[in-house]
Amino acid sequence: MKLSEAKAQFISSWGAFGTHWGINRTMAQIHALLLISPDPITQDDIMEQLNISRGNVNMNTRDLVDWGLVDRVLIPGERKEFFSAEKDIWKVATQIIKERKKRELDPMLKLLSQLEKIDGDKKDKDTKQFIDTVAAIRKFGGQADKMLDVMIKADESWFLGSLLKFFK
Amino acid sequence: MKLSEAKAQFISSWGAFGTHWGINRTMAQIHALLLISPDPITQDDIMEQLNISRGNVNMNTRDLVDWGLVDRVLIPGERKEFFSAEKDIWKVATQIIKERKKRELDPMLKLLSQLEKIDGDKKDKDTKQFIDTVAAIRKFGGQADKMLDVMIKADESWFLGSLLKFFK
DNA sequence: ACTAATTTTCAGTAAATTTTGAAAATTCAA
DNA sequence: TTGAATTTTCAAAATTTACTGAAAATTAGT
Repeated sequence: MKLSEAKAQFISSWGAFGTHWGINRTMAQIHALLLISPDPITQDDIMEQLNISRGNVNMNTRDLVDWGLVDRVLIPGERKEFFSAEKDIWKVATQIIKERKKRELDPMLKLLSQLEKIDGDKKDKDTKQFIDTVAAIRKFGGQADKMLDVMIKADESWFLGSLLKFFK
Repeated sequence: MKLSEAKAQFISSWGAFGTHWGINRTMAQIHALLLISPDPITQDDIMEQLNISRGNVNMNTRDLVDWGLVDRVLIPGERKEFFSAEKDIWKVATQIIKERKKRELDPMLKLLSQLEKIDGDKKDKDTKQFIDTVAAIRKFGGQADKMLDVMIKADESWFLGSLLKFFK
């Protein structure tokens, strides 16, 4: 397989993969392109490589920067703005976990703890099932939350090394 | 807050939550409804409670069954078919992890290992960056894969208990 | 301060996904 | 075996989400 072919394949698959994880296809493709680019590239480079509009590139690069996955880079002597992706995959994963936790898990846990406080007779079957379910999900979510906090703070080799050894 | 209000809130939020995880809104809502239903319910019950069409209920319950999150239940003396959700949240999470691993992670790892085999000069900057990136992602994915296997096999209390103690 | 290069915005359009509903298929009791 | 009850299918419609492109805003060199 040739490099150009493999690149296309990688970008396309990474895009499809992204859609299963709540990330839009184009954003994931831009991220993939940046991951395999040894040097920072411009909006125009991205437009050209992925055949998408300037507006689209602009919006999605902005999102990638907001997610902390991509940096704007200023190159001395260049008028244009360049983009560069964090290449350390552990940092990428950590950053994604951190953001999703903040954007999704934390608000969900907050909501669940409110829903537990409904007024109603616990002897009523429906009420009981509701409270039990919400409590169980909240408890589980709380544990996941703690676990993710540890992961976010942990150093790569220490964390994976220890975890794998622990479970061997 | 009243039970009916809390139920509506829970179903709606669970649906919104689902969309961030590549699950469609209705499927997640049906799942939520089943989670808080103490007894199995029918297609018609779901149609009525969520105000959606028969076809929609049918397709999404089928998907939920495929995902292993919901069971078809036969109630003696009843003509209609009933649905019931697995209520143990740990089992739900495990099942989701298992399915997503199978549907997404495993194929991605397979693809990555093929992409590493491109022919080209490793001294070329682009080629080197491509190979390095793909290799790093594959390595990371492989570790995640192993970790998830352990989680899937692990017993709830043992796993979470041990893990949390370990990281305390 | 002017102006050319570049980036950003966003209304309109296009594409993708989800939902409907009615017809077809299936099931099962009599 | 019939037919009423129930489930399934799927083409078309509705909805949601993503993309374009040109105008507006911003930036930076002279």
